[in-house]
Amino acid sequence: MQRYNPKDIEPKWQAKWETDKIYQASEDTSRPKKYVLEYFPYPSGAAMHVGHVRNYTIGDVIARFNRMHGFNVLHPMGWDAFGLPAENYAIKNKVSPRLAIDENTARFKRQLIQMGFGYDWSREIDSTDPKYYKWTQWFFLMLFNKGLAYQREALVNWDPVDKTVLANEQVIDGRAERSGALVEKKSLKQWFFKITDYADRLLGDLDNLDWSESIKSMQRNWIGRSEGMLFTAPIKDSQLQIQTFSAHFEAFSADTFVVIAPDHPFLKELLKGTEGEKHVLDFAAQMVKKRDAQGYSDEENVEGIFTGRYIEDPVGNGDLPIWVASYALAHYGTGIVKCSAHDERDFKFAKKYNITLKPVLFPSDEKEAEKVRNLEYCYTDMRNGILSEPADFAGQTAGENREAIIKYLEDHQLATPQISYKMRDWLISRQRYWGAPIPIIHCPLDGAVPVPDDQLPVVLPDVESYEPSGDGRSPLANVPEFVNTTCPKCGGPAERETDTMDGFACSSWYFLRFADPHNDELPFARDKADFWLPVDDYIGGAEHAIMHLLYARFWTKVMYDEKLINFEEPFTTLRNQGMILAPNGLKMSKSKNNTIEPDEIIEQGYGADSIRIMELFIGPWNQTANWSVEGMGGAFRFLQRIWTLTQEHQDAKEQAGGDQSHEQAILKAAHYTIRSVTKDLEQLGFNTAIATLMEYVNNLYKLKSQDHFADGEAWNFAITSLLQLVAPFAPHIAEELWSKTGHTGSVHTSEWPAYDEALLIEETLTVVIQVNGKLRGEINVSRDADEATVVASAKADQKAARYLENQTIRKTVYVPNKLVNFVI
RNA sequence: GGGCGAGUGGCGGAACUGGUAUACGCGCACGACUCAAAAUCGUGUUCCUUACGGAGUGAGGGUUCGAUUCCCUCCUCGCCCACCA
Repeated sequence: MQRYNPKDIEPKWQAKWETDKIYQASEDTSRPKKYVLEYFPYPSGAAMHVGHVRNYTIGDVIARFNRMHGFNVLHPMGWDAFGLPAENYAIKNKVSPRLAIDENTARFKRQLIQMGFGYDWSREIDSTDPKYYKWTQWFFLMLFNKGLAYQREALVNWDPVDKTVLANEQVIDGRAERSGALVEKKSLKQWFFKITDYADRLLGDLDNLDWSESIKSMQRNWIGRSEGMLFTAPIKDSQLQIQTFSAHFEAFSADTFVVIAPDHPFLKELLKGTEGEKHVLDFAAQMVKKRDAQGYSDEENVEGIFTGRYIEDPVGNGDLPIWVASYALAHYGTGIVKCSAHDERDFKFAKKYNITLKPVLFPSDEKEAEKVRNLEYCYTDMRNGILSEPADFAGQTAGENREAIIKYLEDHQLATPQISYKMRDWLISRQRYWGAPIPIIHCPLDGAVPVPDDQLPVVLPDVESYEPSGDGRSPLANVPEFVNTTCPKCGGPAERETDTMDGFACSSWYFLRFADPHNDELPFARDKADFWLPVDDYIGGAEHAIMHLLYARFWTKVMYDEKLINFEEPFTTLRNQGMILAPNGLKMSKSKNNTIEPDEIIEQGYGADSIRIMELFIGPWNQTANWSVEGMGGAFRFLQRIWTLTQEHQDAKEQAGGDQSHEQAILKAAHYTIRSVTKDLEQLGFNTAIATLMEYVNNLYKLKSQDHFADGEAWNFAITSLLQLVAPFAPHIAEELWSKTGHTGSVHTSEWPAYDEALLIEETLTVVIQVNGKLRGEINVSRDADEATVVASAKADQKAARYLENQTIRKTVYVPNKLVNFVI
C-alpha cells in the first residue's frame, strides 16, 4: 500500500474538479438554491495566511455539505482590488497598480485552489475591471438621481510636506506615515451618500436577521438612534435663536447654562457684536486644533470660554449663559446643548468654571439627596431619581413620568419630539488614483451633471505618475485629457470630477454581480438576481461588522426601492469566524513577521486537507484561537489513519466468516456517526463533528482488529459513509479514497448518507445510582424495565448498598434511562 | 463610561432541554516493533491521598434530590464603540 502523501493526490484532484466543472452553478430550478459567500478578498501584497484560510474553509465546508444535501449551491469568488496598497506599490515602483493587482490576484487564486476550495471560477469578478466598475458608477448615478449623493465641504487629513490628502490609516499619532509631517485638517468639497435617510430602516430590519447579537448590537450602536426633545430658545438682546437637543430632558428644570461646540458653524454669528468676539473665536479655533491633534480622549482637560451671550430660557430657568466648550460636538444633535447638574460632563465643566448649578433630581435616600443638593456629586439616574421641579411632577420619579413630561413640554409648547442619530452620512470621495472614478462632470453653467449611461464606464486613464497633484486633488487632475470634456447638457467646456470612490462602494453590490457576472447590458439580470439572492450564508471576519455590512444593506434597500430586486436585506444569515492568532497569541501580520502561510505547511508535506481539519478542529469556528504547530501532526495522523484503514479493508476483503453481532456493531457505529456528524454540521459544530469522526475511526480500527468480516457489506457501508462524512472537511483524500474503493463520480456530488434511527436503539442501558446526588454506582438495565424493577436493582447494587445501610430513604428520584437518586 | 462575549486538566477544547464533568486532539509517561532512531501501533494520564476516601468547572452566596448549565453579588480577560448630550 502506498503511503499517504498529499502532494501526490491534491493537485491531481484540483485539476480534475476544474475540468469536470463540478462546482459550476446554473439556474437549475429542480433543486433548492443555496448561496454561500465569503467576503471577496483584497489581494494585497501580503500573502494569504492561515487566519484567512479559516474563513474560506468554513464557507467551503458549508457549501459542500449543502451540495451533498441536494442543494443547488452557488459559491463564487472574486477580488476587491481597488485601494491604497496597490497605489502605494505603483508610486514606489513607477508601475501601474494594475500590474501589482494582477500579480497578487494570481497568487491569491493559486493559494485558494491549492487549498481545495470549491469555487465556481467561471463567475470570477474583479472590482477594478471597467466591466465591473461601469456598474458601480451606474449605481452612483442612481443614488445621485434619487438625491442620495451630494457634495459638501468636509475635512481631510492634509500632509503639508508631500502636499497630499492622507487616508486615515496613513496617519499615525497625528503624523504622516511617510513624510513624518504633522497632519493638518483641510476643508475640501466632497461627495457623500445620504445613508442617514435610511437610518430607521437599517435599524429596524436588524431584528429579523439571523446574525449574531454582537454584530447586530454593534450596528445598532453605530446608528445610535436616540429619542429626545428639541428645545428652542431666543438669544437675549438679539434676533437670533438656538435649538438644543436632549435625550435626557426629564430634568429640564435644572438647566443653568448652555454650551456650543467650538467648531459650530453658528458660533461666528452668535458672537457678532459681542465685546470679546475676536478673543473667543481665537480660543475656539485653538480648541479645535488641539482636539484634531489629540482626539477627544483627554477628559481631564475640558476647557471653555464664556461667549458673553445668554439665552432667555422659555422653560422658566431665567437667563442662561452660553459657553463654548471643548466637549461639545458640532455634529451631534444640534451641536448646542442646555446643561445641568445631572450630566457628568456638564457637572465637571460647571465646577471648573464656577457656573451655577441647580439640582432638581434626587435619590430617594434623604442623606444622599442632601449630598446632591450640596453638589457633592453628580446624580444622573433618570429612571429612579425623584423630581423637585416643575411643580406638576414634584415628588415623582423621572422614569415613570417620561411620557407625561413629553406631553407637558409639547402642551406648553416648550419643546418638540426629535430623533437623533450618531450615524453620519457616508463620505465616499477619495483623492486617490486607484478607485472607480466618480461619473460626474462639472459644468460652469449646469453645475454637477451626471455622465450619461451610454458614456459609462468613465475609464480610469493610464497615467505616467501616480504622485498626488499637490492641490489636494487626485492624480487624475494631472491628466488634461481626462479632466477636460464637454458638458452633456449644454455642450460647453466642462471638467470631470477627479475624486474616485471609496472601495466600500464596490463591495456594496458585488454579491449581486455573482448572480450574473458577465452581463454587459445591466449590472445583473432581474431573474438571475431573483433566483440566487439573497445570500443564504455570508461568512466573514468581524472587521466588516459595521462599515461594509451597513453600506451593503443600504445599497440593497435603495435597489429595492428602485424595484431592481425583490428583497430588502442582502445577507440572510451572517457568520463571523474567530480570528487565528500566531502561536504566541499575537495577531499575525507581515510587519511582525509572524505569519504562517498554508504554502509552507503544504510544502512540509502535511497537505491542504490537514490544514483544513486543523482550522476547524482547533476550537469553535466563531472563537479566536492560537495556531498550533504541534496540532498539525494530529490532523495529519487522523487523515493517515483513514488512509490506512480504508486500504487495509481492501486487502482484508477476502477474509470471510464473521458473526452477526460484530456486523451489528459496525453498522451501529456508522449510523451513530452519521447522525452525530449531520447534527453537528447543521449547527456548525465543526470541531465536534471532527472529534466524532476521529472517534469513529478509532472504533473502526478496533472492530477491524478483531479480524473477522462478515460478507463485508456492513464494513463497506461504514467506509463509504466515512469518506462522505469526511469529504466536506478533507475533499482531496476523500475523493482519492472514493475512487480507490471503486466508486464512480465524485464523492462531492454524491448524496449525503442517511442514518437509521431504529438501529441506534440500545437494548440495555446504563443507569447511574446516586446517593444524595453523589455518584455511588451504576447498573445495566434493559430498556423497557419499569421504575420498580430499576429502583430495586439499584438498591441491590453492592457498591450503592454500602451507603444505604442503616439509613432511611426519604425520597427516591427516578429519571428513566438515566439515574436513580436516593435521598437519605 | 457604554455594549457584546468568555473564564473547565500541563495545553486547545467537550458536555443535548439541570442528570456519570474533563469527549476528541496536543503534550507527557510506559510498552510493542527496531541494532538504534523516526514513523506506526497499544496502554495510561483532573488534583490530593500508600490506601479507604475526599476535593473539583474564576470567587462567594442562592434555588434544587441533583448546578459547568438557572438566579444574585463580585473578580479577571478579550473584542467593539466611545466627551453621542
